[in-house]
Amino acid sequence: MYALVDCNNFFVSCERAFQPQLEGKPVVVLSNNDGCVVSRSNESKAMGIAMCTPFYKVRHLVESGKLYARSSNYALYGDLSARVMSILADSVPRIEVYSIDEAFLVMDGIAEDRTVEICRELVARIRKWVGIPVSIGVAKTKTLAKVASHFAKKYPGYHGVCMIDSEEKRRKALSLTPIREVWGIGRKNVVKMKDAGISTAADFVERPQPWVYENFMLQGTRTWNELRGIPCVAEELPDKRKSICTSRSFADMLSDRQELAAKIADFAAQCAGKLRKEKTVAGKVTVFLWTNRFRDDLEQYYPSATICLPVAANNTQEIVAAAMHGMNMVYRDGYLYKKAGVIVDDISDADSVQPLMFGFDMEQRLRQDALSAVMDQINSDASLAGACRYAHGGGVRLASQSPGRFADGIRSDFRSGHYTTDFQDLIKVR
DNA sequence: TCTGGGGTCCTAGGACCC
DNA sequence: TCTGGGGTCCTAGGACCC
Repeated sequence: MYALVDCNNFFVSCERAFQPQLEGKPVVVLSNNDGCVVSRSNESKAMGIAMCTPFYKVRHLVESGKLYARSSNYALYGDLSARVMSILADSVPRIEVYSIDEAFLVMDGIAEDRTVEICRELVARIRKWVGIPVSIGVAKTKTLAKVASHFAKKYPGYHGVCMIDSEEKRRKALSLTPIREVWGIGRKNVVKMKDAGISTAADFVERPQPWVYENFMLQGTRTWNELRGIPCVAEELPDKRKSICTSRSFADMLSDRQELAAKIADFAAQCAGKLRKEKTVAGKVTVFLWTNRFRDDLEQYYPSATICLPVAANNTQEIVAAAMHGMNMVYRDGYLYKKAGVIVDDISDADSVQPLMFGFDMEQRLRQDALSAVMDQINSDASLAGACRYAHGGGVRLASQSPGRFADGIRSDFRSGHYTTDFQDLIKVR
């Protein structure tokens, strides 16, 4: 059996954990740049605020005191997520962390008649120790566990845990589940399903397999099997990422080449840092620029350029240099850029790099790697990094990067404290 | 008019997820 | 005025090969 543990309204719950005055109130958490609503409390859902609503459409509710907004605070959410995951990991033989707020527990070796009881204990423990409410769905496949978790979340009678452990329950659950709520059925396929007369998960599983394959191919057939109780979704989730992306929207559109180049350098440096942290290297660096797609009155331009490195790297200098090259290839004067980013691809283990390449300057590579290592060391040392941060606003970095903090030029008007990771913020709470 | 057949590999783009 | 960010997987189709 799989148990899916899903944190309820996760970002909102994290904010509430340190601001109990938000309990019982309609709260939303906004995306980067305060752009959209990305997490809603039950109260704000009840007000009819949809996921991904642009913030400007509900700003008046915040200003009139009917809604509470917070800017996203990933340092806080990441830290609370790690605490939840560590409680889960200590409680069952194996867990697969699926996202910042979800994990699958593999319930091997746990008696089925004790499963619900064990899960209820977990719900209580996470609530008590971390302050985060969670729901748990249990079933034979991951897709059915997702279905079960929806019921656990929706109906208080389940006390946070719903288990689908019989044919009868499975059928009942599927007939009550709209097809759009099924894991793996997205917007496009919902339209196709509707056209084919399918509105619930039960309607879908009744269709013959050849028909499913013909219309929804491999992915659809997997979902179909999973809903019938036959596991098809891969067991192991890869532990290392295959691509890493750092991108941001800007509060104000940028047109200046130097300013944009400095942002690109920042994004590239972030990517390089993430690679080093995972002990991986990338063979490709992609730069992309976006104009403002919502401004019909402005010329649009969405270029991208990919640079292949001669030998995969993870030092800041090389990744930034490649990104600068890409930037120079695609940048055009006269456009107003709203968003930009850097993607590193073709990722492999750092210790598997093959340096024996004719004409490649290995000495230089070693010097650059050493420099990045020293920069990481300085930036992670509390006292040194503190001194740099206060002196310059963002630690040690390349001269091509922006002079200020990474987040400069990105809107975040409602940010709460970094309660669990910043001592000063913790003091404020106390 | 007619102009092979069969493979593999790579990439871009689409769909989906949270 | 104001509209997020970061991933994965699959597929079609092009390039290339013999």
